[in-house]
Amino acid sequence: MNYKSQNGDLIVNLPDFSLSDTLDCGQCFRFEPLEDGSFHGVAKGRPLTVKQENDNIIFFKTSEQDFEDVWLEYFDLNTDYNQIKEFLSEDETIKKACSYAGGIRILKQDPWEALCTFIISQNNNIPRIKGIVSRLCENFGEKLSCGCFSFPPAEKLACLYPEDLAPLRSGFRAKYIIDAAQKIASGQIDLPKIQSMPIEQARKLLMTIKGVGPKVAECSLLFGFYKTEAFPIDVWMKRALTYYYKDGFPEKFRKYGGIAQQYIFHYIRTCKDAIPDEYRKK
DNA sequence: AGCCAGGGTCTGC
DNA sequence: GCAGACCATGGC
Repeated sequence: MNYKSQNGDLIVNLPDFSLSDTLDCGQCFRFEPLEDGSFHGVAKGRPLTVKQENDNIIFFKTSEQDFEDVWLEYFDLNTDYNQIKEFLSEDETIKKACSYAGGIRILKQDPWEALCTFIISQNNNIPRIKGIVSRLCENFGEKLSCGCFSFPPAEKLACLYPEDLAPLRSGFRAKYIIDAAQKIASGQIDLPKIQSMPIEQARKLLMTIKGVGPKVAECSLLFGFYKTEAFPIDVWMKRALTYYYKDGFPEKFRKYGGIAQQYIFHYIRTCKDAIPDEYRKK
């Protein structure tokens, strides 16, 4: 991976990366495609417009400083995914998923934002999750220079009541969002501590939040804390497990199970040939 | 109209 | 420990 500045933009040469798959595979909910093929969104309180042209990723109006301080880490660009993919491809199913969706990287999202958005994700679909998250930011985030909004900190939501979240139309999830915000803002759950905690302990602690069960906890750990062994199982992964892994997901690949899971998740959701139709229902 | 969505809680056995 | 009702909302 190498990069250079050009006319105020930052250009990264990065083979085997898919920007659209990475931003649109259901791991984050804050980037939207624009008409020219680029994506616009906000992460870590900063707006970004970014576009892929062949093997180049163009970070518009981004200095080397900003790139190195923020986006290099956010897009996990210092990790050698080829090595991981090579290891995971010893498994035939993951190999297939890799060749289809291997351009995905696990984004290093803000822990609070990942936790909160995956609380919203429960029993919900991705387009509507995006809508609710967007309204959450518009109503309670800070307006940025681009006219878009940052993700509201837990402290901002901790003092609200469920009815205050009515504009989000998040339904029964409103009370969960507020309970999470209160536990984070009060320090009852210390997010930086979770980062360095044994994963089993982190799971249990996260699940003391109302609305956080096993699946949301795993998503939080994988996408908000970069725990690559976290393995979220939703309805799609259940289908994959019953079809491909009748004896369970192989222990050998657990270390990178979360990354494999993301390849498989994107593969079976969007590739019509991945699993037979009868496995798509129930 | 009914089913489904990156599920979880609560109740009853 | 486990099944089943229920939970809001919107797209198909």
